[in-house]
Amino acid sequence: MNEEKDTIELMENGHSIYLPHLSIDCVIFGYHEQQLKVLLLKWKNRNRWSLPGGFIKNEENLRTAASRILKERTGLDDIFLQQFHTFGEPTRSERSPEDVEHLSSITNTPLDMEHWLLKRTVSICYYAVTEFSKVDPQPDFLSEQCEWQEIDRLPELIFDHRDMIEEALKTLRLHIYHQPIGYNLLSEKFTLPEIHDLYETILGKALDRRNFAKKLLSLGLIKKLNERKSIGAHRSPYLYKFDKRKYEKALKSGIVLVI
Amino acid sequence: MNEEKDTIELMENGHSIYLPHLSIDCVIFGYHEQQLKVLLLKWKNRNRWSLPGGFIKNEENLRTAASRILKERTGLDDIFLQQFHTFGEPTRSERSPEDVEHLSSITNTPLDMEHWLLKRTVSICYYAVTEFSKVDPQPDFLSEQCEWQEIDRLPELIFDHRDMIEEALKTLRLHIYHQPIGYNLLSEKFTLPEIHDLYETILGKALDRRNFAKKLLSLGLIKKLNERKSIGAHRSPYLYKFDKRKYEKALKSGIVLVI
DNA sequence: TTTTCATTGCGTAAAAATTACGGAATAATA
DNA sequence: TATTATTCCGTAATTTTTACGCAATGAAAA
Repeated sequence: MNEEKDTIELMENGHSIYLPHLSIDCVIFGYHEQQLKVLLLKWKNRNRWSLPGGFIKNEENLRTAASRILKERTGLDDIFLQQFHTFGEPTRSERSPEDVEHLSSITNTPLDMEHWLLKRTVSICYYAVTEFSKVDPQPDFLSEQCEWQEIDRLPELIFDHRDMIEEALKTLRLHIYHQPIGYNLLSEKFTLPEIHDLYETILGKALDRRNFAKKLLSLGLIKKLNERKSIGAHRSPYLYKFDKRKYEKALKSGIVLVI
Repeated sequence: MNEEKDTIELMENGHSIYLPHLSIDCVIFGYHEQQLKVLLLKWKNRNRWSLPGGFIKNEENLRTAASRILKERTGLDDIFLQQFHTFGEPTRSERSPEDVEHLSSITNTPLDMEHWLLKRTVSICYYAVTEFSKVDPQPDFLSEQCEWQEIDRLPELIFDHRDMIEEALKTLRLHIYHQPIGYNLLSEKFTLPEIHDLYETILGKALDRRNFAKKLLSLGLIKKLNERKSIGAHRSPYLYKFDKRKYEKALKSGIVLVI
């Protein structure tokens, strides 16, 4: 990350590189220690956090822009991502004089009220799900930290980013039935208790573990492996993996994976 | 509709009234004679059709803009509408020299390639559902007709508007289980066969009419009226209406109205 | 070595929902 | 009066969901 170069590109040339008035924000979900987490950035010299985001280059596809932004923060290609809502309150990106001063100071750029970055911005939002352990969080030049935060204990967020996370979670809960959420959040090999915990965490409610397992196995989308996972002073659970072909076929045909 | 005034407002002053690079397109569903229909506009002097759409005023909320656009085409306030996808292929709004010439001629405005209307535009899309009979279709100054078209027999559409309709229909099919679709598409009073036909049409598959009726009645969301609808040489079906309070309560609580 | 504890695997059974389908009631027409 | 076709109001078999039990297991404690 070349901070000086990025700063100039955004602050001074951004108005001709990027589509004005439009941005992209990403809600990146990960799952770790039975907690749904979301990747956030902490602004330099501020106790304010934000979602990973950025702008759309003039000749860039929306999805390509979202993927690029994701790659920059996570180090990963080909993350599963879905557009879920476009936020556009006229005042959503307004900054107080203090905020403007702060932005000016961390970018070493004088800002007047006509600067393209201070204009009204409509944000096209995507959610992404990926394996927690594969992510290598990378702050951008405006931030000092890029970290996973628990969905139930979010820090103070800028603009409408908290609303974005809430809307993304609602969408995730609906999509869990016909999008490859579990498939992308879990390791390639997982146990029944692990996928059970994941669904309980996402749906925010208790599911009977015996009925859940029975139903999931009856769908025929996962395969039991000849491997068990040692978990200490208890019976070692079997490992499973998704039958990729059957799973993708089911998704394509729109079969509702109701649990 | 004052054509000259609207033309000047859009073509000459639009760049300062509206947010550039952003538009709104609406997929308006109606239901008539057991057919799902969508409201379309036919361009002047052209056999090309488009969805109702428009731009967002600088201080206008996205949803407010969508409502305004809907009102202008349908004459109705408070139509049920939901944002469903933002389309933004870089080339989606490109026009051939022929198309530019055509636009110039129907607006009596010379257009050079720097005109704000010819720039790349990202479109925020909404679907709406409303009672077919209440709509008073109104073409805008670029169009000579505003008409309902059957979802299964669409005319030639500009840009990615066919994709928009397909995506809207997919969303409608998912939303039918937890959004007031039937409630907004049917008359206040309807019969069991009418709502059964509506669901079959939207879902695109046969539903057993005896099981459908039984299930719908078991949800407790509709009330049988002391009225029947004479349909000629057959037994007159009873009329029903939604129990508004129970229905809204069910929607709020997220009860899935699975049929 | 035996016992304890807590998790996982593999069920059983009752309740609820879904699915398939029949025939009486009805109303205009022949 | 008989015919036709639609609606109403079912019954019953099948499937799914829900609730829950207990044996197998494995590390740690006694």
